[in-house]
Amino acid sequence: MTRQEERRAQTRAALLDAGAALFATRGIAGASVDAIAEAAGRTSGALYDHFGSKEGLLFALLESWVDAATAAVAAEQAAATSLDEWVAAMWRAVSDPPDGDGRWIALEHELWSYANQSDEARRYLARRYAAAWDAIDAVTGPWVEHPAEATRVGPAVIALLFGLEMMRRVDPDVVTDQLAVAALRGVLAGTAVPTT
Amino acid sequence: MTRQEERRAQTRAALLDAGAALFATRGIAGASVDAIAEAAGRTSGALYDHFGSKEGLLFALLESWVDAATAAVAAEQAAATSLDEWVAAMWRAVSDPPDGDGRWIALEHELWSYANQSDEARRYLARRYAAAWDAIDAVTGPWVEHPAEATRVGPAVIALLFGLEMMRRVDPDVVTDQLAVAALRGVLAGTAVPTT
DNA sequence: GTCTATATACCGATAGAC
DNA sequence: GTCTATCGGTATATAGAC
Repeated sequence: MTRQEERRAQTRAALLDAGAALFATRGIAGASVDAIAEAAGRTSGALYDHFGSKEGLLFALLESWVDAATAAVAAEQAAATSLDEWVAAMWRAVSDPPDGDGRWIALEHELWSYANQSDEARRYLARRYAAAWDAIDAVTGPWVEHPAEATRVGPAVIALLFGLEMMRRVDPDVVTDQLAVAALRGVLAGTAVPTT
Repeated sequence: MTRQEERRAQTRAALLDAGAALFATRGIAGASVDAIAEAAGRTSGALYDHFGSKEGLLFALLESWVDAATAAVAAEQAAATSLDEWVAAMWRAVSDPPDGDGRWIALEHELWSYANQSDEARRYLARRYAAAWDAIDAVTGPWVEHPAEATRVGPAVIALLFGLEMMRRVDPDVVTDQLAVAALRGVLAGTAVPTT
């Protein structure tokens, strides 16, 4: 990689990082292009050169997460040797993400709000969640059997995980690990039949 | 009521209605005071006179919902004669609100996003959800017994209801009534002990 | 690639007439 | 109470120098 390419990659990474931080704290509408560029140690011209627009930066940011998140889920899946272990690991991944701080949930809410205004954001959301549902269905396959009726565990599990994380944000004490795991087990038992 | 007071009440109602519509479609940051006032057939001066600021309108709006929502839940509670009936009624109230269109969920997301930036909004959210948890705990009291361990059904049920409605927004077909009821029953069974 | 400078437009809020 | 007019500030995006 030439020095030019290195510098370019650094600029791109810095802009993505600054965008994530500012979108989460000030909101997508509230974070100005100038503020993001300044936080990255660059100017607005650099952002437009790399991503074309503020929305371009947003989607590049989301794309980079999908890779990280799917990798994390795959790792959890490989480590778990029972359904209970898997449920606990899944909740840990959501409640204490390896990413570090809890800014991902703030950004997720921003994205949901933004989906009300942007068709492209809504389509993106639909694609991403459909993939997550499939992943949950696949990973629970060895342990549960889907009943004949049209119920899927994937959407129900993702719904509960997201909802529990929201409740935890309102009051961290009320959603204990024990409560989360018990609720998740309950949803699995309610929407699928254990095979063992 | 004098004609002056009537006119004032009409203006207030029109501003609240316009605010709900525009906050939901354009976001709290994206809905300008002028646009809200114009949609209500008034000018920005009227809004500042009634609510003091854009945030003032937002909180007045939320306050008016709490009354409507708690009344709706109380009605559902009175009509249900079994836990299954109650679960189904609860899901109906969320998925097909009497209010009409589905703009309440859009506004709820806006509020969650806004809570990242406003302490007052965060406190409001905490108060409102704590009340909702208590209401669920109370209404399920006749049918389930809370175990000795520190698990509560309220936060888990609200979490799942909210999460399911989000999933339904991504793909309306994937969250069938059957799936929602099965998942809710599962969460109740997982976090509490039936008394009957 | 990154900068400065700038075009163009809209924002929330206020003042004062009526 | 509601209006018009307006202030001061900030937004996204572009043009062109380097």
